[in-house]
Amino acid sequence: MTDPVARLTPLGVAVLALLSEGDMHPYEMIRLMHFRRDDRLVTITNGTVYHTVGRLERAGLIAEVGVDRDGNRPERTTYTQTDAGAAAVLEWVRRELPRVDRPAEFRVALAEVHGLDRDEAIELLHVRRDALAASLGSLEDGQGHALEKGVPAQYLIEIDRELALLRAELVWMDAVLPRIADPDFAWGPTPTPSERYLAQRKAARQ
Amino acid sequence: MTDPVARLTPLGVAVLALLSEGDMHPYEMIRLMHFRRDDRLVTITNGTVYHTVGRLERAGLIAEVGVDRDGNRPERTTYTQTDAGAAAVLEWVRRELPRVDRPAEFRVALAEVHGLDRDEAIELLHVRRDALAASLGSLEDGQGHALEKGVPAQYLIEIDRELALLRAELVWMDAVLPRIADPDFAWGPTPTPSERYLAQRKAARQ
DNA sequence: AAGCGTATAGTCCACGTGGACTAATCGAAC
DNA sequence: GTTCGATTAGTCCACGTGGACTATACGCTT
Repeated sequence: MTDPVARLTPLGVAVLALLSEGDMHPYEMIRLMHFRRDDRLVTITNGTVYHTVGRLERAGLIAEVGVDRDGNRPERTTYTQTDAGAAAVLEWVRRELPRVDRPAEFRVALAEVHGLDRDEAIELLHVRRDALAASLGSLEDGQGHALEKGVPAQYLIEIDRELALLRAELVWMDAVLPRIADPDFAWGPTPTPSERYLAQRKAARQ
Repeated sequence: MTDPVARLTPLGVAVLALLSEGDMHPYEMIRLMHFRRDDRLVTITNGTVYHTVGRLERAGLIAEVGVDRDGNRPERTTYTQTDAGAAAVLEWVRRELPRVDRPAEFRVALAEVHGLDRDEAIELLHVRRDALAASLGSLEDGQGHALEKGVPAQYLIEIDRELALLRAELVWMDAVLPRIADPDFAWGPTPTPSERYLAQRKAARQ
């Protein structure tokens, strides 16, 4: 019931993801998330971020590491990610990645999919791909029935758009799954700069 | 500040839209919305629907028309749409239709676009089309900068999907706008069954 | 006729959201 | 040198959400 993973919000996952890159205080998270345009994925306001940080701490997913002070500025509480926090993000991604309802959650999960093993990511995305195909089918059925019943087309514009976007997403998935599966597609921990340099040279030769 | 249109939620709009088809009690709205799969667009639970109906009434957008009782079942309060309610839906659609942030609101607005004049709908959708193109451009820039800086592709999967969906939506818009503008595309109040019959014969001849 | 599941109709409440607000400090212009 | 705006850092609260819960009635089985 009080499973901490189930209670994670998209913003909570984003905060945990930030802290996996290093300790930080809430205000710095807000600036960094805005700089990275994370507000594409979650709405970032002071209210929610501070509140979310408080919840994550009470859940034991992050912990205070000290109150520091810069000049005469207000003191800032810095947080760090706990082992439970790191595990919770991965578990949350595993839960949300295959789902086709909850598009907002899926986008955040996809943005954090790099934390999973390549094989696991592919498998979960494949489940989602099939679920997408199924919901496309049922939406097509719904459109067909509506047209048969003589529902005027002006009432079906939103369904038409939904069909177009579903088909586009299927096309994208069928393109991206083989791409990820390709061993040439980088996966795993971020390469060091020198590894990145070698990878670039390799890519340039081809 | 306390503009009733600004305070409308997607579910509120959906409720108002239902009431434009006839008076109804909340429980019937819930059943009808589930039957029509309106839960694709808004989450429908008892809690939110009853609460939303209460808010709409306090805002003067709907009004009680009587408490009726069916057999020995609990009594039901039936609501009707006020003129202010009908106007509020249209105003809300005008506000949300051109926006590219808030995808959930846009879907509901698109589902109710049939209430607007054809020309107005086209104009608002055109504004959105251009805004979509602009945000596609800036996302492409963001992707370009990330690739230049050597960010590994595994971290850019979500952006890749977003680009694919944005492009698909632009394609859809560029197809649907001329379609709507075509005088052969039905618009305005729902045709009567006989008009619908004539339209079907006309369509069949072509 | 007793039991049981489902449909009907609605209430209640814990919680997350996000906008408004506070307050101090720094830099720049006048 | 003081006024003004922007930045830093965080608090507060009204409100909407959605899941849990209540209670009666209907229909079906045993």
